[in-house]
Amino acid sequence: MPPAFRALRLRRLVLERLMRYYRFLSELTARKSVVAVTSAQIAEALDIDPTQVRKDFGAIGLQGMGRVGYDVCEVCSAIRVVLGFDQTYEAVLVGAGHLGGALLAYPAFHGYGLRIVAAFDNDKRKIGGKIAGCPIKPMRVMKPFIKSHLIRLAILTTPAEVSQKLTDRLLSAGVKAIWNFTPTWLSVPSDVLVRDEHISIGLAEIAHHLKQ
Amino acid sequence: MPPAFRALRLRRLVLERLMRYYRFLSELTARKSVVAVTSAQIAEALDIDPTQVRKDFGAIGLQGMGRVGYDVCEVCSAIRVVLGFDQTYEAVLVGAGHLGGALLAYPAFHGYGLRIVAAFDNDKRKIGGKIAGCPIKPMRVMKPFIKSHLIRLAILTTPAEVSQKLTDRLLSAGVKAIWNFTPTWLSVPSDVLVRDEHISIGLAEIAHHLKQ
DNA sequence: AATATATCGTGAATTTTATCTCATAAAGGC
DNA sequence: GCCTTTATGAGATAAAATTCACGATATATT
Repeated sequence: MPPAFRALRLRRLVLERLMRYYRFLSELTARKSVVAVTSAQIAEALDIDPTQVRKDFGAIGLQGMGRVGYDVCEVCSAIRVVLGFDQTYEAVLVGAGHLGGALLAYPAFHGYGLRIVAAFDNDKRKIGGKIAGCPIKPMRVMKPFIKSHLIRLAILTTPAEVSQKLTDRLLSAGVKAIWNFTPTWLSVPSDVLVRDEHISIGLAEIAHHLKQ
Repeated sequence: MPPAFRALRLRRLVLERLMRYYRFLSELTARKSVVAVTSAQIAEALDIDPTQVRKDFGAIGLQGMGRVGYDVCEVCSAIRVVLGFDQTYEAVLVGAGHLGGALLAYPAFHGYGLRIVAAFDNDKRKIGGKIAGCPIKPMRVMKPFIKSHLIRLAILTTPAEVSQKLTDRLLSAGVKAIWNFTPTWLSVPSDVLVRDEHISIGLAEIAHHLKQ
């Protein structure tokens, strides 16, 4: 495994935990007006070791107070900044099928700064229409659209057969991150991030468990 | 983190890699009639260390041949058995929204032994109809259906607010594994597996990368 | 048949990740 | 104001996962 990928994996576990802290604390503040939270409370709720929580918080520069814990708002905003949720990311979606439609309709994305501004598909019946308020455009205008709007993120929800071909087109248009929902391993330059969301991988764990 | 969860995490990484090997080798055989494959070839294609591949294969009892590599068919069928793809799992889907519909229409599941036999929803317009050939039934018949069909796996694609409540109902009906697509941490007994598929966690990695 | 070569298999070493322990500090009670 | 309680923070420790190194083995070549 090359160093770049190793460094990524290292960081990924932290990022994933940060996301869990963030969701938990957001819920917490939404319900009751909690000001402070301890690492033990978070650990208990998320089934994580308390030390781990403190280490993660320390890693993003958070400081707690003895006997009180951490300021909830402070933690939330620190995570928002570290994860980049304080900024807005315009993205395009490639492949407006069932899964694509589901993602377009996913309401939580707005809270994380993600805005899907256009979707591309080859299906003539979809082109010109909208899904969840997002316009569906023909594939052939994808590249100029991405270039003119300076889009850096693409969400890939096409059939697996065409995903590498479309990835190459996305790269040539200047995309710097691909959220890959197709069951394929994409080849990209090292400065481009591919986040794989292969749902069938989850099946491995499930099937194995059910088999006993 | 309790021992059970720790042991799970340990195993999970192996299971996920096994799934990747399986997909890669399936593709390989589909295209050209390759008989043998070396750990180095797999490692190269999947960006994994060759030793890791050999270790994983060894762990599931596979033996390679010096200078030749591994028999592709043998590897595939060993993985199928270990992951339980040689058996059929009947599952129910709870929450026939956008994401639920996307999963119902996902064709690859059949190849992994997963059969979604029914979906449950509260929307009267959907009840009685079908999505991708799967009948949509009212929530209130969920528990008796699961009990009478001895369903052990439920796929959860509901709004987050109701996911724990529905989980409790699923558990009382006898479900032993939950594939959780809702952005919630579910509380379940230790003999029940929850596989979380929180897509928003992927956003953390992406947003962080785009932020530079 | 002997040699060269490519690959597996495995135990050791390394790196990464998670947990334990305890000194330190802050808040609340007396 | 002093003592007790409770939580952080950091270094030590343990566990897990990955990579290295090398012997064993099977195939191809001469």
